[in-house]
Amino acid sequence: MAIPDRKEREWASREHLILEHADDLMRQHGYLGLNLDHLAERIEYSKATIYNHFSTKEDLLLGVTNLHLRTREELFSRALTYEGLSRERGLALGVADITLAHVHPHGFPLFQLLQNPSIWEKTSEERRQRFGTLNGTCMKISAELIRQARALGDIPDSAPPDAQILFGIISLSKGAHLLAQTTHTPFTTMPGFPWQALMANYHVFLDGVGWKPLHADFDYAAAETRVRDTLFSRESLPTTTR
Amino acid sequence: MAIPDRKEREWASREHLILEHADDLMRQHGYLGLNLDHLAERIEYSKATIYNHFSTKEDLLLGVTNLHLRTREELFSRALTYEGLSRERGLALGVADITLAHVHPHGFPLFQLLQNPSIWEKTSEERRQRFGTLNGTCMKISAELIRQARALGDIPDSAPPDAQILFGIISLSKGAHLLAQTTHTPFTTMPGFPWQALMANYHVFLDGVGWKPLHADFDYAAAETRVRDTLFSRESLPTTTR
DNA sequence: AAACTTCGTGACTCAAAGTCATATTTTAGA
DNA sequence: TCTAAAATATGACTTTGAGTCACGAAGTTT
Repeated sequence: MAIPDRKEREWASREHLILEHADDLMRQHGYLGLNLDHLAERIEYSKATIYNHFSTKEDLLLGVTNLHLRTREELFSRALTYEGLSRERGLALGVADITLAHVHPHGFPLFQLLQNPSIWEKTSEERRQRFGTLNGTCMKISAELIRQARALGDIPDSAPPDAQILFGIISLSKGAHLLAQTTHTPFTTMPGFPWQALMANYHVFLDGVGWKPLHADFDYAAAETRVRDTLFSRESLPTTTR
Repeated sequence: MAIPDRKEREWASREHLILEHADDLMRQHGYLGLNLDHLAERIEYSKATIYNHFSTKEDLLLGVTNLHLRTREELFSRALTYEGLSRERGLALGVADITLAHVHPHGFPLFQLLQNPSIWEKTSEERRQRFGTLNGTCMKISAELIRQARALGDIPDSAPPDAQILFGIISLSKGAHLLAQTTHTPFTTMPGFPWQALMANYHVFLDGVGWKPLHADFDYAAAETRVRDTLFSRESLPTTTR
């Protein structure tokens, strides 16, 4: 029996090589500007080799996005471990999301393209599965926090169902990312656009939910600074509180 | 002097013909599935004629989106005329948005593709202007309502700035549309997904803002029914209140 | 060392966006 | 009514880039 392990590692590392360079090229030229001939040249393998790993260009896009999702999962997990009030942990998740937007600003446009049915269709089942798992984990982390808060009595019984609260928070986030990406919104001149405003809107929404302590009863600006220092000091930290 | 008017009308009507058929084809196959050779065949003009009207395929996409924005503008204007409390008019705007999602469910994916920088870049300056105007009008209608509510004292002075409130509402809407479009979210099984949940979240957010009367103090379900009957009975009306 | 499997690749095909010189129609002037 | 000029429709073309495949090299098994 041979050493199939080494082969497997070589395969994985080549796939990683492709993904890293594809990511880098898309950062510069966007998905539509990514040329597979150029990518092949850059990684010093032929285009056909790329197609040994990925069924279509769209599948490659999904591969890159899954890489980003791994990072997201990592940051989200870290946020959930934050010691403090339940709503502070919610804040930490928000900070994680915004931090990611700074580390990989090109990540959202790619993610967003994937949502388009005609692109999604062309991806491989295998990688869709992986996407579902990774994305599901991130969702579950957030859902878990809401469950905790409810159990602790920080979210009143009169509040909407957990799923709807989660839906609202994710909507606020995705919507802000969408608007952040466009250069032609009236919002670009708004002070605090987009991340400080998003943070503020998280608080408006959570106050609406009744998640205690309410914004007026707690120094969340200080809490946010502490979260950044404690959890995300390694990642370059944008300040949204000023 | 000849009749340049007729020529102009012919030109406009041909442009409309192109846009209508492009819209129809994209409804069926999406933007990426739209083939300009097929479109040319269908309208019984050559492809080059299409390029007399639109500089690129992306420009054509923007043309179709502008058509949809006209409808949006129309419905939003109608919503703003609604007689009632300021927050009821806000509700009417929300209903308008959701109604549009039912009339043109394919509109958002197209809009969303346009947000991608590498697509936006390839559109013509002329049509970008038009987009800015149309989109700006819709924004201004919403902004105007918030201003009114503030003036009436329905929004407390302690609430966040108008622009931030608007940003929050738009974020909620865009985010929900984004999630509504994907078949692979955990949310698809949530009761009331997506429009009823969006409506509920509008109320959570507006309660957070402090926009009176609060959800607990008013029968907004009844108000919503009345809005639908009064303003949007012509458009096929989805029920979100049940 | 022969048979067999795995994997990389150059050279191809194919689809579709975009261009342009030419033909055709329309308008303006006499 | 005829002619010159302007506008515009189009068939045939170019170009770009995604995706395929037969073949050969390298490695594995018996």
